[in-house]
Amino acid sequence: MKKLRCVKGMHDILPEDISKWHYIENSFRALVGRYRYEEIRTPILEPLDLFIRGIGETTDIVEKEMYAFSDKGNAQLALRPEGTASVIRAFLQNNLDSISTISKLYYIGPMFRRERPAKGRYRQFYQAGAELIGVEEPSADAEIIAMAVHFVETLGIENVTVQINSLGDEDTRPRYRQALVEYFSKLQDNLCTDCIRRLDTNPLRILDCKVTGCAKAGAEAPSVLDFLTRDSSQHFEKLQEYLSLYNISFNVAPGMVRGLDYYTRTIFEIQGAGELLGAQSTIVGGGRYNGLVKQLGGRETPTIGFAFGIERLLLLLGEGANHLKSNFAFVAGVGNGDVTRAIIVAEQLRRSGINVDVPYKQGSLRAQLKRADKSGAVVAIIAGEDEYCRNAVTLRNLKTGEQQEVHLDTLAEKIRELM
RNA sequence: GUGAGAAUAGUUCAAUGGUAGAGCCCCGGCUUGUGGUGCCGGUUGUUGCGGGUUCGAAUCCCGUUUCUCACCCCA
Repeated sequence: MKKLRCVKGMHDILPEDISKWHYIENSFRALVGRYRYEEIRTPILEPLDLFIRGIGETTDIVEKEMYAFSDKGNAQLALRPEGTASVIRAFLQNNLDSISTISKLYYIGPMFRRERPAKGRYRQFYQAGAELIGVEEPSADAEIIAMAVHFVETLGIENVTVQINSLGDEDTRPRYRQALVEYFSKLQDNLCTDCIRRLDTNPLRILDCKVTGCAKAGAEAPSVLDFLTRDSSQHFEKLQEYLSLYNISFNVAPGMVRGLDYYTRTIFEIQGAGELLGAQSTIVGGGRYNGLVKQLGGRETPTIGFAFGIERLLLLLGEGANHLKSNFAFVAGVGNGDVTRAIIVAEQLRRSGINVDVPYKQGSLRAQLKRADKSGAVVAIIAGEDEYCRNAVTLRNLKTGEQQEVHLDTLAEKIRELM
């Protein structure tokens, strides 16, 4: 029979890696908790329309990457490709604004995009993110960026850069886009074929192109910052002052663009360096989306947030986080009634809060100790016929090989000393 | 959606047109109540799948599937 495998672009997270996932998730929860953000969990399946309206009909995500389908009742559904739209939907549906004018929410969970898989990119991948809803002031932008930066720092990931930019208000983007098209159209001979196509599809991306001709042309291109309104410009200035307050170094990257339509004013990315990430460099992305709540049927509500990809963090994390496995003991039974005796002793220890493995099947003591050693147990308890008559077992330290006979009453205590 | 590379034992990899092999892992023994190191022995394959060339194909050719990486775009 053909071997079953999981769906393309999806992956299993195995026990040997899970401690890193816990480490990342726990660190994230602890960090955003300190800023008083609270967790929200939303369904993975949402009405298709939520993402079309929220993310934008012409974005790559909606146009060609969405897992969209109709169910047996003919409802149009989609697996969520990102977290923000769902959080805002839940915010509106549950009238969270009636509880407080400011909502601070975070989420962790799987997202789905039907792309061609590559290093650091999956069709089901995990994101964790935070949203600060209801604050217009640049202090909110700064807090969001600071949390993201501090989080990456907490994990011990180095060599990252913070890129920030402002896309201005709703009217800025079309005017700027127009200006870029006019500018690059005159220089078409210098552009690569990709960028000539981008002239139609996404002229902002030309600024990101690494081909020398394009980079040269891009250097003289008009800057989005010159198209900002006075308010947006001041907002951006103020943000940079706040970031200094948080002690965060950053680059202003006027060429940076983001893939979702809903962004206004501040956008930012944290990028990792080196080959660990493959062709991917963005590990955290975020920005402000003042129009989104209204777009989804609420009243105009300023909002800013970020999300990061857990798999990408994992690529940068290395082996650092794998020390979290908890120690455990192994009970071996010997002599008449060996397995039953092992189970009785094991169960007594578990009730005292110790993690214990048992051999399940009869075997020589040698075989049992071998198994104990391979499984990584720190101590072995030999529940032998002889010592059990004295209400005792043999406690063996598997690191040093030292062993002693211990009475059952003090066994748990002695084991704790060794673990 | 486009392009490139890969696919042989559970795993890592050999075998350059002539009998499919090794290390590791696993299991057993040396050691009947003492693991790790050592020694001895053992299990394991439609060479991804389908076709073609050939006396003969893991090897050459065509197709196909899957994986990986890159483009596009993004976390």
